[in-house]
Amino acid sequence: MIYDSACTKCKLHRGTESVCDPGFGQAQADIMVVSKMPNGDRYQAALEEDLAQAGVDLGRIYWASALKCRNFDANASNADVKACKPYLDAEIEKVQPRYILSLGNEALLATTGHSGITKWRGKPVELGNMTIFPTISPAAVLARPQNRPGYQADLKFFATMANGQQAEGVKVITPDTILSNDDLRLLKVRLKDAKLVYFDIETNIVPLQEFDPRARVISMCGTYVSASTGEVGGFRIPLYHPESPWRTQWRSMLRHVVPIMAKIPIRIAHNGKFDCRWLRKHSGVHITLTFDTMIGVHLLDENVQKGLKPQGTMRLGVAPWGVDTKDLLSMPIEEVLEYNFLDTFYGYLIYLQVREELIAQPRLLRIMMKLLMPASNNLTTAEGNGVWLDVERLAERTPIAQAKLDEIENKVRAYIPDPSIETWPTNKAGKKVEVNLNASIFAKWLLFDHLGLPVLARGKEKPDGRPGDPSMAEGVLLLLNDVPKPHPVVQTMLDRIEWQKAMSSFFGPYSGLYDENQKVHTSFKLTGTVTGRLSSGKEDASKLSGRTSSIRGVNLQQVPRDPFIRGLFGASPGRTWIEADFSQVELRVAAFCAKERTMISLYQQGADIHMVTAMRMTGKAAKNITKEERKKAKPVNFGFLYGMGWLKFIVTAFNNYGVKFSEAEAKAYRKAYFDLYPDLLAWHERQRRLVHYNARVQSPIGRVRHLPDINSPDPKVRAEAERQAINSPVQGLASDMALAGMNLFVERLTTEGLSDKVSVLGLVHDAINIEADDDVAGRAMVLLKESMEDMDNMRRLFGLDMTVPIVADVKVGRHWGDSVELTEEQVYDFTTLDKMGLVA
DNA sequence: AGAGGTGGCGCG
DNA sequence: AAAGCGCGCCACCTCT
Repeated sequence: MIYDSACTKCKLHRGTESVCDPGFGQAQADIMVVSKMPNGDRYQAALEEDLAQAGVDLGRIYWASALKCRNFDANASNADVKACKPYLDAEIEKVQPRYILSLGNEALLATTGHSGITKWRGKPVELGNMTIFPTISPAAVLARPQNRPGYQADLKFFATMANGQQAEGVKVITPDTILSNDDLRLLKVRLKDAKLVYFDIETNIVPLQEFDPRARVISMCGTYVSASTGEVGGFRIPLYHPESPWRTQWRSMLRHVVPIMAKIPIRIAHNGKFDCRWLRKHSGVHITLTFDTMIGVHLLDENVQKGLKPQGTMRLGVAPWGVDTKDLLSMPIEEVLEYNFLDTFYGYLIYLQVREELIAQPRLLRIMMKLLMPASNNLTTAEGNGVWLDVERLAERTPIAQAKLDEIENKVRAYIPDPSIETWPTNKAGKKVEVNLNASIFAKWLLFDHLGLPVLARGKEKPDGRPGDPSMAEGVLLLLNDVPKPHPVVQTMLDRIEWQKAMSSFFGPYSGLYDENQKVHTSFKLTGTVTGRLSSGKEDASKLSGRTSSIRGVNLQQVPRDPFIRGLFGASPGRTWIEADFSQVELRVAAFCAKERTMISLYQQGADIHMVTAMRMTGKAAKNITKEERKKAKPVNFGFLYGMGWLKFIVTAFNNYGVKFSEAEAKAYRKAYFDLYPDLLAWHERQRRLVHYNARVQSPIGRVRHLPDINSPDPKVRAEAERQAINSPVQGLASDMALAGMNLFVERLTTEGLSDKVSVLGLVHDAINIEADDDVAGRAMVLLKESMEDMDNMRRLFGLDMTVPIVADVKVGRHWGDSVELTEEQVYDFTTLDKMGLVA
């Protein structure tokens, strides 16, 4: 007897009649499906339909669950899952399944011992004779329809695996392995004849990426198509691997092969920016890509998992290959090469599919070929060049920041009692906790227990229903300070936040991130956001095999505006820093999308909408509005524009202005905003209708945001999708305009022969940073401004008829943080930089 | 010790 | 009735 209807091993038996429900199905099933709890009838029927549709034979299934008690009131913890596990183990022992489908985090934990379904989904786990395949739970799909495509793809893959089918139409070719000079000669002949190559490299993992002195390329593989015969071939080159014949000559090998690859007409990779950067650094040749499968996949559906392996399983039905590559150098070379080659061969097959799908959607294809591929190539160069870090300033300023932090912390220490005090907080183990002024158990005890400050906000409620911990966020501290006689510790803690953040997030990391040329490098992702914006940070872990914790890289899009920190970055010696920001670009694009007559006319007159809002917020005349007040108008404009309600407006107004609005006043203010810009509400309504009808929206140039959550049963989830439908086309177009501006700028540099004298450093959403040799900086800033403002370019590329003027403001200087904004006249005046003393 | 989840905050 | 959007990183806590 493996079940016990009197079981009391965990809390779930309380409050339910349904204790320890047995599983059911074929006694000798070779497939077991494990849900979180015993399924209800409707849920079971839906699941069966999903599985049948994916091709799973229902007659082969035994249905089981991680938790045997059907109890929706109790929030199951991992401990509950563990307590219930013996029942499931007994079922597995009895049924002896060959394949287990684990649905959701609880089932994942019960069957594999792992936690984190988003990480483990789609990855088969071998356990003895069984293969356990985790995916998300049908409940998660129901709540968020966005999850459905991935869920269906997982089920399909599971069916393929359980049915023992070879993936249809996938027959891996036999590649050539390059082990001798004769092999190399033959490879060169073949590559010179190729019309297409899909390539991939494996590298060791080093903190500074390709610039680290320890950086090595371990192998390079490719799949190519012969121009003369049309046949598909493959090559595998072992490089810096202990078993490789080219171990000591790996760079020289690259210098033989990469220049030939760079001349093949069609050059493809998956997230190829990475490969191109490494190859550029170590062979000296920059391969410009003509297609990138990761970008293509993302453009077709921004919600899908875009790694090569998930794509391989979803699109090709092949099993994930080469998992667990912790240390490629100690793996047998054959395994490394097989894995590396499969990346290129499957990648090539994915390319064929993605290409067809894009051809069927010409607007997306155009964005891909005319915007994103050039951008990818330009960003490859930017990432490789890096941004100069003023190491001298860093050395000066780090101790200043640290001293400031120490000074503040000493002030707080005056309020800390002797640790012998009875109430001193303890951890779970009963040990007294250390003094820690971050948002820790200790700090919360100090403020809210020991010093008796009122708890104004709490974090999320605990899983077991206990209230969340007191919040000591900045906003809460501000409220605590907003009383007649605030406790002095509050202001001190407020001062501390800024310096703590500065030390931990900026001064600390920067000191270990620069290469021998004082350059810091980021990795921009063209596929990092759902709207089309770039994300910036460290290299994607999936590109590197090994200890991901040592991957490093700076996020250039979150450097504080404070010149004390932003001023750590600058133009490299002999060069000038130039930054051009689109002025209020999202508001302009929104005015364009909404056809908002008042906004458009304001912009055509050269007005400033943030200023208009600031005047209304403060009741002052334009000439009396301070820079700070104008800055504070931004969140109000963006908030209302994208659907902020009156409640959040009250919070925003208080945090930014210290102005308290009543509910009625806030509602009236919001109404006044939409009365001023009457076309906005109609536009909101239009976007809502569109997304309800299509479950997707498009930007004016055709970039798509899929919003399947619009069909969620949860009204909050639906409302979220509606707001995203309003925001996405705006954010997406603004971002694509910045990419187009960068591309055009780089083209013009080439035309004017300035490529070696000017470098793009990166994008910060609506800003482009460059550095230019001092003698051409004046020309560079004009070119940059003109390229960004060139809406004829957008018309040529995408047929866009931008009816709102687009303006880019230019700043120049030696450093990022202390560059000075120029007037339009100054930008076009060739004596400006001379007058500013910026010409050497 | 490492991983996941959450809160908080940097940027646009 | 009520509702900003988009990111990445750090620190902490909990759990294994």
